[in-house]
Amino acid sequence: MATIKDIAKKAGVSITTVSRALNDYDDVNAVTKKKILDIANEIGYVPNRSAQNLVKKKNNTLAIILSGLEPDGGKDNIIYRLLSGMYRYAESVNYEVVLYTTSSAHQREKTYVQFCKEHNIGGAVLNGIKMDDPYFYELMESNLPCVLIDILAQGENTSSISINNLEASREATELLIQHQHTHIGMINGRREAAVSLERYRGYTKALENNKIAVNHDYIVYADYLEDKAYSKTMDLLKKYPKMTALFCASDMMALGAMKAVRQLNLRVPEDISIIGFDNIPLSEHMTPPLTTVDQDFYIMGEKAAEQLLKMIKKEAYKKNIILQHKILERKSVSML
Amino acid sequence: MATIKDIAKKAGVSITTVSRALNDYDDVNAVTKKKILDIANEIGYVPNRSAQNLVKKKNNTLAIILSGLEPDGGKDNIIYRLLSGMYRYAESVNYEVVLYTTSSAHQREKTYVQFCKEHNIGGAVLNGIKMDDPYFYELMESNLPCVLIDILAQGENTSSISINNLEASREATELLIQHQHTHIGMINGRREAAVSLERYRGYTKALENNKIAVNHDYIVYADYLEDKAYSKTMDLLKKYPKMTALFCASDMMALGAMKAVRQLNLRVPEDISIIGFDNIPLSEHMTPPLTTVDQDFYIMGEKAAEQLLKMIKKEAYKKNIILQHKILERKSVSML
DNA sequence: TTGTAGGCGTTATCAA
DNA sequence: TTGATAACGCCTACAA
Repeated sequence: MATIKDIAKKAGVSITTVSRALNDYDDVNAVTKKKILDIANEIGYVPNRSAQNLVKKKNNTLAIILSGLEPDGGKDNIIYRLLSGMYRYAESVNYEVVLYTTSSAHQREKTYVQFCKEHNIGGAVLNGIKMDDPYFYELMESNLPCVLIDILAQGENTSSISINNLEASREATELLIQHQHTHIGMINGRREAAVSLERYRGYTKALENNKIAVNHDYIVYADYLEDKAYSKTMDLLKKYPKMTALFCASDMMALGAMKAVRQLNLRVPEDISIIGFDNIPLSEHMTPPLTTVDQDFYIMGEKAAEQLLKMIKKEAYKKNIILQHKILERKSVSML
Repeated sequence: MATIKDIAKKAGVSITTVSRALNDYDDVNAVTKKKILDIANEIGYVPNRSAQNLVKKKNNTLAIILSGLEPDGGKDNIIYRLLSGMYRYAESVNYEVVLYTTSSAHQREKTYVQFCKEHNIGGAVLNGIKMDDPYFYELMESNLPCVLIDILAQGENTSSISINNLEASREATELLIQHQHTHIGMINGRREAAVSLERYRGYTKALENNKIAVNHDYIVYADYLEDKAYSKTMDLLKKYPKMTALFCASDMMALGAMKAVRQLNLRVPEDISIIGFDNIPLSEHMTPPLTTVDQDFYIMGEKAAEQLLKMIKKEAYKKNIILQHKILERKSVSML
């Protein structure tokens, strides 16, 4: 592996000069510089990042921290889109992105903070982390710049990005109501998730706005899991035959719900109307195509990275970024 | 940021002893060790990876190199599954994974090799890289351990992993033939891709085995793109009304093909039978559910990482790993 | 069982 | 415009 020392020797100059030339300082003789650059090129010199990081304190790296990378996960394509948005922005400002994830299988002994500190990471984007994760708190305390996706920022060096989940859910539920539904169930996500609460609030708000009594037995939690949504929907529909519509807090759960409806020999949307959340690639291919709330995770990833960079550079930044959402009407909701 | 120096001072020992204690050497007094560990814990010591990497030469990091991370991509979930498989294995042996990608937008000036060398990366898994990529050649030459997905290994320090694409394609085509189809079109992927050639061969082999003449006008290339498959299928079906079946080299292309069939007021499978390739999450939700060739990218990712580790550790390894595939019969193929 | 000292590849400070 | 030299944080002979 070639080093600046090798270049120095070959060029007959000191390593200092080589370093300066390589870093494009202006206090190097143009001829010397060219010579050095040529040699570097010739012997295939590549700077050693570890050495650079050791002496400079930062290393132009962003982290994306995920709650897990499950073998059967990813069907919603959310992580992919988040990731590509982040990469896209990071690349444009010459930053790199590393991905860190805690597995549910091996309980990792290492915390997020440890990972970030070990690697001199400037800041992190967090997705899918539970607020009751013990490591989460530590991260918040660490004053490492963090952008939280779908959790409102609280700590010092944190900010957040999401759509207006309450509003979006209100609109979704409202759509059902506009179609004359009054017995509307909600398949919510993980009880502990901040978004779940927001979406619950939007749901109840819509009902209240329309003078429909909120029935808490109509609300179930399926942890954003397709299978769980399937079984919970089965229970719900069997128990409350009056129910004619379902608001699902994710498209993956809507998929499970649809399956349950079919299993019960009912039809979507003729018997049961369903509206989902996220607009995942799958949703337009469901039978029938799913009416849902669209949110753009690519842009979310991009903005998150942009935001993170502002925080790292101590520039002014908005504490909470709210992105646009939109209701996408397809075929899974019909008039009662 | 606390360093071993801080610990040493606090413990009243030399940094050497601290280093030894931290690295769990056995030539440290148990009492001393405990004291050091306690202090380290107390002041929240985290080792500096850059410093470690600088002195040790390797750094327990694997790279996964992708051809790109497109905003509208990822729908096939392949990268996600590859990634999670790799992470899963890497984690079990205490390795980290970094993701590197060349964007099509900004033409990155940095090569894969540069990236890997800069970061002291032990080895890389490559996916979706074109063989005519100029950087690809450089990587092969670099004698950095590489595992290629879906490209047969050629160089010194490279190996490959894939299913038997020829066989899988032959079986897929054979299935069509078993259903009495004789006018079978093929929607192939990128002309330059190694897999495309393999799949082409499997297709022709099946035809030949059954004494059906290969008609080269029946074969089109759609670069694994849904939209392109759509328009190519339109052309194909309009031009050759005798065609009754289509073998698509990816499920995403099958999706485009299905759309074209529908657009022409034909039905799948009554008028046109379709078989895909990959078994992406979407395929079972298509209308009708897609008959396809299943390959498990999670396992592929896992095996790739395992393989890479063997190469890095100079252990014996198989040059080409062939994984199992299987034909998944759903509803998109019917008897003529 | 412990400490001293040298070095990993760079950058940065100072002096020449 | 250049060159010594001292860091950066850690590991590892070698010596004690």
